[in-house]
Amino acid sequence: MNISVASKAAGLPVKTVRYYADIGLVEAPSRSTSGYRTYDDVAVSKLMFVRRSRAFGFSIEGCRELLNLYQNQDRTSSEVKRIASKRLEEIKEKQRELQSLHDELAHLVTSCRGDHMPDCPIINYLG
Amino acid sequence: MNISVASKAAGLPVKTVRYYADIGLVEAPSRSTSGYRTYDDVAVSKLMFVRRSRAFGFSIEGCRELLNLYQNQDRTSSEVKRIASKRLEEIKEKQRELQSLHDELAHLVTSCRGDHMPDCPIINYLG
DNA sequence: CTAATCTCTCCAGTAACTGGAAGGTCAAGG
DNA sequence: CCTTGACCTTCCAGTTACTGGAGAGATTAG
Repeated sequence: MNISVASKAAGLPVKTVRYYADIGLVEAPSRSTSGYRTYDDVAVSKLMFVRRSRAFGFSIEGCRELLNLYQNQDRTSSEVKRIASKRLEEIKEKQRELQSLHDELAHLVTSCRGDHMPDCPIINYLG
Repeated sequence: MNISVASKAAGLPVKTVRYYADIGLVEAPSRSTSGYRTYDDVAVSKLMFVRRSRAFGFSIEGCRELLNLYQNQDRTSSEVKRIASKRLEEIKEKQRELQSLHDELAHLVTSCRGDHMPDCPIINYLG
C-alpha cells in the first residue's frame, strides 16, 4: 500500500503519517525500488492507534508510551490504567479551569449592555 | 521604571514584556541613554490588560483587538461584547469537547481492572 | 506521448513564548 | 578605585504537533 492509501485507511493526513515515522513514533516503513513508502495492515493499525490516542488528547510522548504497551504482550493493564488515569486527571483539571473561565466571562458578557456607548464592564474588568 | 519592575507590576515575565513589544502588541517603550527600556504606569496598565485578556484565553490577535478598544474612547460596548461573546462560545465548545472526552475516557478507566494481566479494555478500544 | 496524479526531500512557518549565550551597565561594599 | 553581583541588551534556538509549499522524480490513464 502506498502512503495515500494507508493514510486514508488510518484516518490521518499523508504529511502526518510521514511525520510520525520521522520522529520515530512509528517504525519507518519499507520502501519500493523507486523509494515510495510501503505500508501493511499492521502499520496501518498502529497509525490508527495513534490517531485514537491523540483524539483523547494524549501527547506524542503519551502515545509513544501507549503504543509500546499496545505492542508489548507482557504489559499489565495497571500500567495502561495509570497512564489513562493521568490523562483523565488532566482533562478534569482543564475542565475546572474552563468552568471558572466560563463563569467569569459569562457574567461579564451578561452585564454588558452591548450598546453604542463606550462604557463597558468587560473593559473595566480587564483594565 | 526598568523592565523588571514593570514586569513585576504587570505580573508578566520580563521575556514576555519584551516579546509583546517586539510583535507590536504594545508600544515599544522609550530607552534610557544606556539603552534600557523605561516604563511608566500607562505602559504597565496596558501590559496588565493584556495579561488579564490572555488569562481569559484570548489569542494575541484577540488581545490586540481588545487593547485597541480599551485605548479608544469612541468604542462601543457592543464591539467589546461581540468579541467577548465569541470567546465565550469558543470556551463552551471546548467544554463540550472535553466533556465527551472525559465521559469516554472515564468509562474506559473504570472498566479497566488495572491488574497484572495484559488484557485491557483501554488498549482494546484504542487498537 | 502527455497530462495528471503520486511521491519524494527539504525548508519554512504556525502560537506564544522560553532558555541561553555573549556582552554592556549600574550600585554597593571593601 | 576595583570588583562583584544583579541588571540589562541582542540574537538565536527550541518548544508542540504538525502543515504548506517548492522542486523534482515516478506512475498511471487515456
